[in-house]
Amino acid sequence: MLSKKTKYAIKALVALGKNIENPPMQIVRLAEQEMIPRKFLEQILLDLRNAGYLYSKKGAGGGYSLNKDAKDIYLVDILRITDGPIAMVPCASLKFYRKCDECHDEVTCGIRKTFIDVRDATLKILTHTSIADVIARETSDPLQF
Amino acid sequence: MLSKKTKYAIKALVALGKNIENPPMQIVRLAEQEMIPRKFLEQILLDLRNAGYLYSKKGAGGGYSLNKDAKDIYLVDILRITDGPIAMVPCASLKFYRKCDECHDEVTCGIRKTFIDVRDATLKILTHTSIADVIARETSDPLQF
DNA sequence: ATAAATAACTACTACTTATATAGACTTTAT
DNA sequence: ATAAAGTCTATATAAGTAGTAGTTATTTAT
Repeated sequence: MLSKKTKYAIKALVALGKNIENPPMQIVRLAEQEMIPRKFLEQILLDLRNAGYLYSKKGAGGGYSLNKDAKDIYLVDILRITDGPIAMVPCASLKFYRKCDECHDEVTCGIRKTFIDVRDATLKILTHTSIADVIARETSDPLQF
Repeated sequence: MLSKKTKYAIKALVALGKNIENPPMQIVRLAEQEMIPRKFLEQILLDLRNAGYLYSKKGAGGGYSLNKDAKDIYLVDILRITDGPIAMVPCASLKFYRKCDECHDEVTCGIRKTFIDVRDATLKILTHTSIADVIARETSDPLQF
């Protein structure tokens, strides 16, 4: 399951992606608008910023805005920042590989291949879905899906 | 990430699936052989039994064995018993549907469709991978994969 | 009939991770 | 100088996962 952190991150990015008129947007405003606990959101935005997805400005008139075009921010990248691995077992993870505790011999592990396939199928979707896509789906006629 | 419970469940089913010579197999033996905490395994086996996947017999000479052919026990079913939903968001779950806390309008939710796609891609694999497949992969030449 | 072997069931404890909060510090605009 | 923001680190709380304990029920062997 996606953590709340990830859901909040996506919501924040979507809100910032829509906020094209008058950036930057302050944490407090964003928190209120999206109903996210303020201090929790603060940490999440910081992570996204440190990963290069957000631009921030301190001081009066400061706030947050996207540091990339919404169409160049993919869900997979966000998930990896906030939740870590995409794979369901550490030994099948591309970016967060770890040996499974329970596994004595990875070479003959009967489930690894399956979960690598699951990971790849998941990646295929998440690497092609951007914040812009999410925004498009929010605002467009739901019947088209 | 898969829980240990799920990994232990798969290991137990695989072990029982291989144990065709002299069933039934006792919890204690299974726990030792697979290095699973005995009392924890006990609970897991009980769940699998109550879900119809295992047959059990009490008393001397009793123990556990598969209640179905290993080729008819699919990973997806095991995951659902031990970990619950396959989907990454509750609102995209087929068998454990729940409204997302953070979601105010599911119809215009921008991520739901994506995570339904992810779920379907995952299901496609997990509904076609059986305990028999896992056993086959364990014992066969790893290079074929 | 009794004892021994085994699973069934329930309750509880410990540990870990996720979620949320607090407060002091830094930068910028006016 | 002051106020308005973000930055950073530490801590508290809640929830979930993993594991343990003990008691009961059933079956088999003698």
